[in-house]
Amino acid sequence: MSPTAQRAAAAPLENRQTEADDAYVTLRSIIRSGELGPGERLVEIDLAARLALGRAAIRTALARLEQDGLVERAPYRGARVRVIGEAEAVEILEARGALEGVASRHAAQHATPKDVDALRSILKKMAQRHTAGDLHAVSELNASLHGRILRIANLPRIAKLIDDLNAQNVRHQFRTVLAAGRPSQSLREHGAIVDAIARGDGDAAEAAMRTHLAQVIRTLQSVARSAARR
Amino acid sequence: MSPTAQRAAAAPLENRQTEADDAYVTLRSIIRSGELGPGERLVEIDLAARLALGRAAIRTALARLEQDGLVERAPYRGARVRVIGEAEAVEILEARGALEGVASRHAAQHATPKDVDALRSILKKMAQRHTAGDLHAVSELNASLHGRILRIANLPRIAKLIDDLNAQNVRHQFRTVLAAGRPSQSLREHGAIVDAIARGDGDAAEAAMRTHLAQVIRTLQSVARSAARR
DNA sequence: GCCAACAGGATTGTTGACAATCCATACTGC
DNA sequence: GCAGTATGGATTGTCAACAATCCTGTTGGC
Repeated sequence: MSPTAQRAAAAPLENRQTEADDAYVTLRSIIRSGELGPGERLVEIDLAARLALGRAAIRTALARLEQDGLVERAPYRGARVRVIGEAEAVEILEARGALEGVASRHAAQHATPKDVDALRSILKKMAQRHTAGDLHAVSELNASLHGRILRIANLPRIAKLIDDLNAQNVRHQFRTVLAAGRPSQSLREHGAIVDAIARGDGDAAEAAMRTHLAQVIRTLQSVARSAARR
Repeated sequence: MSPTAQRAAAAPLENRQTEADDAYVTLRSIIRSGELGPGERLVEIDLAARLALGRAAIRTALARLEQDGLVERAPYRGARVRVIGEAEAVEILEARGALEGVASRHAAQHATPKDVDALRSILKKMAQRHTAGDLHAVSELNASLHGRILRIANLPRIAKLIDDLNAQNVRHQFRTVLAAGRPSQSLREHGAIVDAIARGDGDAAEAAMRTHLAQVIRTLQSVARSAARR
C-alpha cells in the first residue's frame, strides 16, 4: 500500500502487455515502497503466486532488477533485495549530486516563466507543510520538486539514471528527511536552487544543487553514526 | 575479433557458471566491439545457435542488456541493438563528465605516489604513440588512463555507471578520436587532469576532467554536423 | 562430544513444446 | 488498379517438466 507517487522520471513503458514487464513494474514498486525489506529473499515461486504470474515472468523481471542494482543474485542460490550500506549510500548520493547538478544547469537554461511558477508553487507548499509539521508531505513535495526540475532540464537519459539511483536509497531516504533541524535547512537549499534556475544562472543552479546533496550526505553520515553508536 | 581491453570497471562477475551470465557477457562484448551494429535485429534462436546456448539464456541476457540501455525491445517484435543519435550521445557524455569529474576529485584525494607514477607512465606512452601516428593505440591508452583514474578513486558503484555509459557510445567513440587536431589537444587535457591529481587538488581535477569531456562533446558535435552536411 | 560424509528437501537453471502476436504476402471484391 | 482483408511464416511469450545445485539436519565413526 501507500502508492508513493514518485515514478517521476520512469521509462516510457506505455502499454505494457507482457507478464514479464508487469512483474518488473510491480516488483520494482514493491521494493521501492519498502514493502520488501533489504536482505529479504525473493523466491521465484512465491512471487509468482503472489503476483499471479508465471515463474518465467518473475525470472526475467529479477534479471532486470539485478541490472538496476535493486536485487542481488547468486547462481542456484536465488535473489534477495540488495542491502545498501552507508558507504554505498553516500556514493550513490554523490552520483546523484553530480547528475542532478547537470540537470539543474540545463533547467536554468531552458526554464520558461511557467516552469518557474510551478517550482515556486511547490516550494510554497513545502514551506506550508513544514510549518504544519507534516514531514511526510514535505518529503513527497521534495520528490516532486526534484522531478519537476528534471522534466524542465529535458534530459531523459540522465533523468532515468537519477531515477534508478534514487530507487536504491529508499532505506536511507526516510532517515535523512527526519533528521533534527534538517527540514528547515533543506527548505533554504531548495530555495537557492529555484532562485538560480529562475534567473537563468546555470552555474549557480548546478552549484546550489550540489551543495544541497552534499548536505544530504552529511546528515546521512551523522545519522548513521549516531545510529551505529546506539 | 579485436578484444578491446576496456573492461576496466566491469562488475565482479567472478566465476560465472550459468548460461545466462555467459550469454550476457559475450553479447555485451560483441555489441561493444561493434560486431553487431546499431539497429541490427537480435533473434533469440539465431543467437542461441551462434553462442551454443539455450534460448532461455539468451532471453534473460537480452533483458539485462535492455536495462543497460544497449538493446531495445518491443513485445512480440524482438530486440535490436539500440541506435544512439547525436543528442543522446551528447547527453551520455555529459553524464560521464559529471560522474568522472567526481571520480577525479576522489582520485586526487586518494592517489598514492605510485598511482601518480602509473598515470604519468600512461601519459608518456600516449605522447609517444601520438608522435608515432598510432591513433588506435592512443585510443586504447586513453581508455586505460580513464580506467586507472576510476580505480584510484575507489568508487565502484560510480565506476560501473560510467562503464555502462561508455558501452553505449562505441559508435561515436571512434569518430571523436579521429577528428583533426583532436589528439594533441586531448593530450594536453589529460595532462592537466593528471597534474591536478598529482598535487592532490580535487577541485582542479574535477574541473579539468569536465572541461576535457566538454571538449569531447564539442568535437562530437562538429564531426556529426559535418557528416550530416555531406 | 565432535567432525565428516550423507541424504532429503528446497530452489534455481535448462529444455522443449505450445500459444500468442506480428509482419509480409497474396487474395478478394469493387 | 486498389483498399481492405484473410492467411501463413517467423518470432516471441508462456508453461510445465526435468536436471543441477545448494542448504540443512542427521547419521555414523572415532
